[in-house]
Amino acid sequence: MIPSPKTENELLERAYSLAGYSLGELAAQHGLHCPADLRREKGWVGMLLETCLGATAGSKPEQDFQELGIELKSIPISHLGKPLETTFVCVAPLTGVQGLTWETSHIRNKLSKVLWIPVEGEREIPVCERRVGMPMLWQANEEEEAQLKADWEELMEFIVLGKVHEISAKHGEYLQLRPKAANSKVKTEAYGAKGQPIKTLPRGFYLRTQFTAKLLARHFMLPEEG
DNA sequence: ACATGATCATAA
DNA sequence: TTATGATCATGT
Repeated sequence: MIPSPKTENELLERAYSLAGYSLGELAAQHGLHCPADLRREKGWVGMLLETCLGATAGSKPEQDFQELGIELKSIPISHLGKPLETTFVCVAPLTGVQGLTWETSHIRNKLSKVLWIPVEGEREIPVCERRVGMPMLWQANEEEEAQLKADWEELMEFIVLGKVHEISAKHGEYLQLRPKAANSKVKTEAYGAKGQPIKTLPRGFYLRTQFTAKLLARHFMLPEEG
């Protein structure tokens, strides 16, 4: 077991040391089996990187490195360095949202500082051969913070008004709300339009690929279109 | 081609 | 049941 990093620099150095290795090599270093595909182990890459970096595995609703105030996220990228998938951030609160603000929200805490680790994600590359890229420690700049806050407020308004059923993934420019459950039959508590308790599909906040693409471009000086 | 809605594994 | 880790796979 890798001990948890005590400082930000220790975490960063460890993260940088992973760049260039394949997932198969990293898995072998930790005695882990590399799956042929991710259909039945969608979180495998993320879990592997947690192991490599000494994150305390678990399902606590906290940042991965709480003492450092840093959240770890793997991000699958194309050969051009663009994100191939949206990024799940956290489950959306559907009850007890009175008085909740962006500043005090769970999602903002998670996104306050993120260590992004790009990983080759093209499906034609066998999982074991996919390589880890250079990590990026990110904090939202003013513009990004404002964009996320605006989207969050738009989405939360549906929840507060009991209009969860009117939300679709099409809302929100950079942050979207989508199902987050084992399957579409799962139900959780929420509010109806008249304030009455209802049961609905659990939702999660996701960062659109357009947003994460901008982050990567800003950091790695990749060309942006438009 | 790509985003949306659906889904998979696991721990507490 | 809720949280964590996400990607799959179909419809548009």
